[in-house]
Amino acid sequence: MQQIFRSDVALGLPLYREVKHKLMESLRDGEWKPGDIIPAEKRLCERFGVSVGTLRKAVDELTAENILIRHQGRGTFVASHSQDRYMFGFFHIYAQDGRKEYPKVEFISLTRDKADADGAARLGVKKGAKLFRIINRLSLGGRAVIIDDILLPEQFFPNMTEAQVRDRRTTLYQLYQDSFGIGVLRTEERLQACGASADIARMLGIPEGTPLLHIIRRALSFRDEVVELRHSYVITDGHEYYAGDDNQGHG
Amino acid sequence: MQQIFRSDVALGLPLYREVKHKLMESLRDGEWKPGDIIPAEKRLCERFGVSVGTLRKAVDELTAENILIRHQGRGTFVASHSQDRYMFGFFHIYAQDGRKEYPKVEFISLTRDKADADGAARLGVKKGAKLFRIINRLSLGGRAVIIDDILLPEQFFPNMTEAQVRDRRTTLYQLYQDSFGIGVLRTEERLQACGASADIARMLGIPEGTPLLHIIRRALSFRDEVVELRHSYVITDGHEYYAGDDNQGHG
DNA sequence: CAGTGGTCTAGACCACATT
DNA sequence: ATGTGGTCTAGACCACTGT
Repeated sequence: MQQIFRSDVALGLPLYREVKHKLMESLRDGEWKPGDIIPAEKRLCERFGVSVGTLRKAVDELTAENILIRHQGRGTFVASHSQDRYMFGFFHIYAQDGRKEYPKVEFISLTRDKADADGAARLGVKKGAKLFRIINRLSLGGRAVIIDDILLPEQFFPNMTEAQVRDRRTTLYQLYQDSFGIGVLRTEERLQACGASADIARMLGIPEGTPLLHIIRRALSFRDEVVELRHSYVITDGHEYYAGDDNQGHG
Repeated sequence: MQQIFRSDVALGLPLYREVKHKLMESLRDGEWKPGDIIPAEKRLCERFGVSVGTLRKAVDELTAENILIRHQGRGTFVASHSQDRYMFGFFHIYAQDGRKEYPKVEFISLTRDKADADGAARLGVKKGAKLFRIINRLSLGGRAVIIDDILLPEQFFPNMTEAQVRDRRTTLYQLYQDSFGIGVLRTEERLQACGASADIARMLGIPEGTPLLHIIRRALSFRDEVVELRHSYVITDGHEYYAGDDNQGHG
C-alpha cells in the first residue's frame, strides 16, 4: 500500500521527486562523497519507504544529470571529477577533422584580483569582492590555441596557493573537489566572437585583432553557487566548438 | 507473461528498445504525421504485446528526444515544427541581457548552386551535386545581426521556388515539413570565429574583417540524412550564443 | 555463489482534459 | 462520465560483477 503521510517538503510533488530531493540532500551534506558507492537500491527503498520503481525513477534522473553513475553488477556511485569526465562533459573543443585530444596545460599565473562590475554580476558576488585569478595557456597538437582566464571567489578557495595550482597533475575541477570540497556539478557557456587583445595576442603568438572564439563559462556547485567564471579565448582556424548531445558524438 | 518470440530485429536489445524502434518506423513511414495524435498507451500495449511500463519507457525516450510530446489527459502527439519549437530547440542566440526575441527574417536570395568539397563532405553528397542556396538576413532589436547562408540538396526539395521561400509566413523548418515532407529531427552545431568577408560585411553594414561568430549547423532527418547545411554569421557585440540544457534556461 | 543494477509485468489509483 | 497520460506498487527474472 502506498504510504499516506508524506514529508512536509511534499507540496504536490511526485514521490520520486521527493526521493530525488532527499538523495540530493545526502549528497550535498556529504553523507556520500564523490567516488563513493551509495547503498544498494533495495536498501534505499527500505530507507525511503518506496518501491523499486519509484526509487529507480529518482536515480534515473540523477544519472541523467551526471550526478550519479550506475554500474550494473557493481553499484551506484557518486560522480567524481577526472580527466575523462572533464573531456566528456566540459571540454567542447575538437580539431576540425573531428579528433579530440586532451590539451597540454601551461600555467601562466595566479594572482589576487577584485571583481569588476561584469565579473561580479556573473559570479553573483559584490563588486570589489576578492578573487583569485588563474591564467593558463592550452595547446592542442603542439600548438598554443587557447587562453583560459579564470576567476574564483576567494571565499570558496581559502588559502589557495600558486604551488597547488601550478604543480597539480589533475584537472582544475579535481583540485577544487579534492582540496576545497567544491563539487562542480554543471556549467553553462555563452559564446561570442572577439578580436584578440594585445595580451591575448602576445600569449598566443598571433596578431592583435585576430578573430577568436570567446567562451564565457560559469561553473555551478550543488547549491547552485557560481564557483568559477572562466573566459576562454580560442583560435579556431584549426579547431571548433561542438554543441550537440553528449550522447550523439561528434560524427 | 512475457512473450517468448521476439522480432528478428532483436539482437539482445531490451524489449522497450524494440518498441521504440517500431514506433520510429511508424513515424518514418508516415503512419503518424507531425501534429497527429498517436494511439493511446493501452492500444499500443496491445499492439506490441508489452506492458504499460515497457511501452512508457520507449515513449519516455522519444519524448526526451523531442520526437513525441505528451499531454496529460489529451494524448501523445508527433512533434511538429512551429515558431515556438524553433525558438526552443534550434535558435540559440540571446541578447546579452538574457532576453530572447524572434528574429525578423529578410529574404535575400534563392539560387542554384553546386556542392564544393567542404559542402559535399558536410552534406554527405558528391562534390558538384545540385543544391539550392538561400541567403537570409536576420534582425534582432531592429538591427541586422545575422546572415544565414543555407544549402539544401536539390533531391530533397524538388521544384522549390523563390516564391515558396520568400513569401512564407513560417519558419523554414515548417516549410520543409509542410511542402516537402522533410522532418528536421535534430541538429548539430559547430562554432568558430571568423572575420567578416566582403560580402557578409556589406550585408551586415559592418567593416570587413569584423570578428563574427560562425555557426555551422547540420539538420538531420528521421533517416539521419543531412537535409540542410546552414552557415550563420553573427555579430556578437550585443548578442551571444547560449550552450546549456534546454531545461535549465538562460538565467 | 551472493549481491548488484537492468528489465518486465499486471494492475491499481491519481490528475487532467474533453464530452 | 469517459478516456488520457502520470505515478506507484510488489514481485519476478535476467545480466553482470566480484568473491
